[in-house]
Amino acid sequence: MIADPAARQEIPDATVARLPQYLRALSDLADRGILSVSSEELAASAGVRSAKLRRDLSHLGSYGVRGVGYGVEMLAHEITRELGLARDWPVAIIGVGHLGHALASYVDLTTQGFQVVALLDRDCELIGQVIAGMVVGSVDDLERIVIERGVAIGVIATPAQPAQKLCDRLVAVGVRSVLNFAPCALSVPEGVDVRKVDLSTELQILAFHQQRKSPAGHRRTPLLEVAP
Amino acid sequence: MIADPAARQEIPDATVARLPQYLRALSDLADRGILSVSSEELAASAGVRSAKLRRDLSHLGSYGVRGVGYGVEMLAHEITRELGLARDWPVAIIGVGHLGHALASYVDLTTQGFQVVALLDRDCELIGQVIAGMVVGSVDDLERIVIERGVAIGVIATPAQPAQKLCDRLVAVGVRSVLNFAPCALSVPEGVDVRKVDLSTELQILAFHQQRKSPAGHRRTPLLEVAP
DNA sequence: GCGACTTTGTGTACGCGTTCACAAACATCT
DNA sequence: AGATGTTTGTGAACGCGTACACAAAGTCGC
Repeated sequence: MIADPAARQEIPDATVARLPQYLRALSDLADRGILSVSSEELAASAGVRSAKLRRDLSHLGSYGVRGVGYGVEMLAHEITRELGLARDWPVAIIGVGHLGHALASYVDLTTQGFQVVALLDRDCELIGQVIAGMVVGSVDDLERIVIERGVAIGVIATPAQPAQKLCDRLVAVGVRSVLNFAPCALSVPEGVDVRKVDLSTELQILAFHQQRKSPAGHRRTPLLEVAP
Repeated sequence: MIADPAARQEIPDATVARLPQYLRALSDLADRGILSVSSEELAASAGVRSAKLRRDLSHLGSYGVRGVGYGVEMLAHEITRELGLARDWPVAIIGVGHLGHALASYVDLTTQGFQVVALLDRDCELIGQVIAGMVVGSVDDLERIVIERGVAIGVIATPAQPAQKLCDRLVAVGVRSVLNFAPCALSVPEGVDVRKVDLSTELQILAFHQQRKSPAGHRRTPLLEVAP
């Protein structure tokens, strides 16, 4: 019934999340002039098990050759196409503090399918300055700039307080992909994707495991949780 | 059976990853003077379903009151303790580019269980400068500084190339928790935790979903590229 | 004190992702 | 060409995490 010949089977989210790693590993191999790679080798480069890699790649199609491996160039091309990086996605960065500045200067982006087309901030001191070859615009002009420059992905690099309102404004003018660095949850309507990067959260997760590893001095487990 | 009286039941990784969000939501509620909160309300603040929240909290113990909800202060305290944030963890940031600078200036860290005790870089221009109230040290002194200041968590904010070697040096002097911002996979021995934050990866995942959302077909894929 | 209402904690079912293990498919050597 | 070795692609089993639905346990009003 769901016979949709054009659309191929859905690629699992977990697989999509790993495709960028594979792509990076393949790029490194290509730079070193390597033409072919086995699933074992590529998996080691990307930090996963070979079975997982093969399962992931099988969702894209059969691009390997049994007894040989995968063609580096070809596989990189296929992943690039699947991820939608064949073209350049216009990105707007909202908030040009230290973090926004770091993002704007991040070289990898421009070479890997993205182009920063707008830097916006609220601070009058920053507006008009040139950062990473781009003039910082006023956040007041967000709607106009987003529309004019066809922004597809919005990056929120502001404090938590204004984040939700800025996100709403982005969504209102058609942005359906948001990368959120502000330490707060964003609520968006159906059809809009938000991904969150949270430095504190990552550190806190590390702290949890570190605490469990500490050999000396954790003594406090009530251990009375049994009751009839 | 798996009767291990001293060790309490393991807290699932997925739950641990959400505890920081709950803690943040609870802090906001506490700031607004709210004393008690239901699972429904807290879940909404953190952006999850209430059933998931209750399941997560049940792993910590029974800190709620049926018919009432959870005590904000008490629950925040319990999560803080469970995450190991009761004390301050000494953090070293390796690489003081834009990103390292942003991390060093990140206020949330100091107020939430972490203290940046070292900033290290390779660049002679940076060494000696004061950033966020701290003198930048030389990466040559990494081992001495890490040991002297009791660094527990290392943050790698360098390009990909030197990342693995720096990670090895951190691990060699006892660091067992690493937060990696470099766009590469780090290999570490058993017992060392590495968490990775990758801006490119996140954007590429967004690009994938954005491509699938594009309503009218951008049909610029050749469909056929094989030559028999 | 007792019934009605609210909210937690959890038994249970389900779906997704990972891993194992192996047959199918290709290359190479004699 | 046939035997041998290598590597992919995948069926099947397992484990983890999520979602549903409800009993248990509390509060509140009278």
